[in-house]
Amino acid sequence: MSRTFSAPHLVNPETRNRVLACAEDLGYRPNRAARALITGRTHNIGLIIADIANPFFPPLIKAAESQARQRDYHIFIADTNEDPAAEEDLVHALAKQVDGVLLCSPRMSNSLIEQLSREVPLVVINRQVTGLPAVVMDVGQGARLAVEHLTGLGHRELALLGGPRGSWTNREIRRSATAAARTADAALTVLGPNPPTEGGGIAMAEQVRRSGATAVLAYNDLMAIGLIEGLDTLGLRVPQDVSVVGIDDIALSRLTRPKLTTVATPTAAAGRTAVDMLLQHDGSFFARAGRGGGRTTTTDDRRTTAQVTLQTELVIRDSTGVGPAAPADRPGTAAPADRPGAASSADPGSHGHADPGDATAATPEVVAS
Amino acid sequence: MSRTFSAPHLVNPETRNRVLACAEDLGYRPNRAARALITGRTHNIGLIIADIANPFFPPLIKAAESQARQRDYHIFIADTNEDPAAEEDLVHALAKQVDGVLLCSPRMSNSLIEQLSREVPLVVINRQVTGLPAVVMDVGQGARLAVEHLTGLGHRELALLGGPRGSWTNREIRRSATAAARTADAALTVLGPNPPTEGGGIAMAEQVRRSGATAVLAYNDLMAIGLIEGLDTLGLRVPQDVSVVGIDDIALSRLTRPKLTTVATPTAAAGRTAVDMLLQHDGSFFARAGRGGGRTTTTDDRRTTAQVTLQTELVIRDSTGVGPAAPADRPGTAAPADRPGAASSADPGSHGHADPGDATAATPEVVAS
DNA sequence: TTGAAAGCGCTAACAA
DNA sequence: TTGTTAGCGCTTTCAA
Repeated sequence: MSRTFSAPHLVNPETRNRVLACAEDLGYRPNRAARALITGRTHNIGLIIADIANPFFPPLIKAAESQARQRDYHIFIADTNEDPAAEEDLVHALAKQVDGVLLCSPRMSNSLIEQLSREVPLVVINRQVTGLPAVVMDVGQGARLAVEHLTGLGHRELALLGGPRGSWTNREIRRSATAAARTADAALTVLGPNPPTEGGGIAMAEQVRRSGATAVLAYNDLMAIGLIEGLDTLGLRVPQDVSVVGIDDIALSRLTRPKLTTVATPTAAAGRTAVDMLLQHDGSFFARAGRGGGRTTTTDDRRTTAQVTLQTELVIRDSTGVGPAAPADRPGTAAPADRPGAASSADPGSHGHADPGDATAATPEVVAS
Repeated sequence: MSRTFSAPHLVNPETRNRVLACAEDLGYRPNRAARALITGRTHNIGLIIADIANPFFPPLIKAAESQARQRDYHIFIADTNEDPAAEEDLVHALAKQVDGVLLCSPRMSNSLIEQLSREVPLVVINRQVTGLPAVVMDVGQGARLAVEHLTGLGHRELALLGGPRGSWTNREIRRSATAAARTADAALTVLGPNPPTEGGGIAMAEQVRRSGATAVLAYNDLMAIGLIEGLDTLGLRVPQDVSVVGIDDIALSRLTRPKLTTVATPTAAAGRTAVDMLLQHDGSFFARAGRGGGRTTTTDDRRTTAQVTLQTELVIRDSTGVGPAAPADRPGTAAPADRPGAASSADPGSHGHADPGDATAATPEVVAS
């Protein structure tokens, strides 16, 4: 009696118990795929990721999986290797097996995404596509905080280590960093595009030196760490000679020497939120006709395609120090212990905070001498 | 005409083309779930992971996904948060939706795993269960190489930072390290069990110091990195005062200062191999009756339950240096540049190698002065 | 070589 | 409240 599972309240408690007991005995478990065939709801979600091995993604994947399972959904994962063609194939291949797809793929064109969204409900992560639900992290705000932190420390010559061409995130960072530098009356040189990897950072060390910048904001932590390594090879010390700020706050950032000052993006929250948005939409707007007339994806035009923006935070660690134009009442020798922490009132614009998740760290994140 | 897709050779080329053209027009794609209902093969694989965010796993996940997709399979991913109960639930929940499950879960009991394997084909990773296909990395061999490397450098007092209780990997490492230390006539103190995290390493720094060991092998890189951090806080320098070796060679290991000497485990190869083993078994031994008599999992007793062991390698970087009993013809001051690299003939037992995957690194992995 | 029909495990609609 | 039936999209068998 299938009703015991699908509509338990409509069944006589006694009958239900008998069925349940029997099912227990036989080890019976409903076949979700068969159920999906008629209900049109698979209870599966697709998660398409540009590069699983990029340390930025695992926390997002973990959070999405956890949230999905809590709502009785399973996650299909797929890695596109940053290849847009693979992304499209994947969406097609998964379409019939999932109730929706979370798309974390910077490379695909907006128009293609819109087209795919007619085949299967989509939530895009870290980019914005008109008419589609999206969850983005406010890297623009983060970049602004980073620039304000650096100019507040007395840096006047900044560089931005750009990420890959065509990345939504990269555009946001660039736009916002440029604006913030202008406001603070500092110069900002944009270097790039670059591959968003450690190697990309290492390779740019020489150009950073030539640019004359005393402070650098990198597209992500991996590049920042690579840059620090490259600068080290050139004999430039961080933060004494050059300050470096990353973006993402991957786990790695607090394990390098010096510990990286970086813009923390809430990746876990993004994963959870994306799942919630998908399921919310799936429940109301994208419901499929279970029977009669085949599979109809009702893409209601009045749907509220919420675009959630998650806040970012500046985490100040050890890779940033005072610059040449530091206020006179501070020591000019950019020794790490001398630099003002963002938590001090002297630097109101930075919104910095000691990293709360680092209870085991041996040294405090923000050193206010 | 479904035959066009399932048995193209049995169909008139002209008809086939007409069907194909039509399908193209309509954007038709076969529904794999419906197909699975009758064929009994879902073309899905479950991948159950203890902790996705642990940097050890993403390369494995990525490789497994890539290999699976190449063979036209999709991957369900699930994170158990190191919780054995979750592992069992997950296997049950996924059983009907997959053709097999890759189990990367150190916590479950052997008997439970055997029981679950009657419900769905299983391949276990990094442990051995009699009668079940498994792919393990030879951490025993790796631990031996590490101990030989350390004793070759003149260390006589070693410590082993153990991992979690009940871990198969942990037992292997312990067994092998103990044997290797005995052979080399060195003392080895086992400290633990510990959580396999950075925090676990930090917390043990004090005990390591008290143990008097001049060289430490850690259960994994995360712990090794934590230990280095903890030792640093205590004023002990690595490798000058204490040598530290990790296990896994996670990406992070070459980005810390000092770069970590570690036992590289072939995680990507493990992911690929596990998929191959599952599909091989699935094709021959675990084929399900498609029709008549319901779903019968033919668990042939004569099945070849191959247990593949993948070799590990010692990667010598900067966290190991000469110890107190170093041969007289070498400088006794354990400055990094002075220590003999494994590549030198003076240290035949270590099998060390310069890391091949690190083409962009600014400094060579093995410094032979 | 092709069409027709049965049925995989399940749910939804309709009767009883 | 429960039994019965049709049919989700597909493959497989059997006839034509």
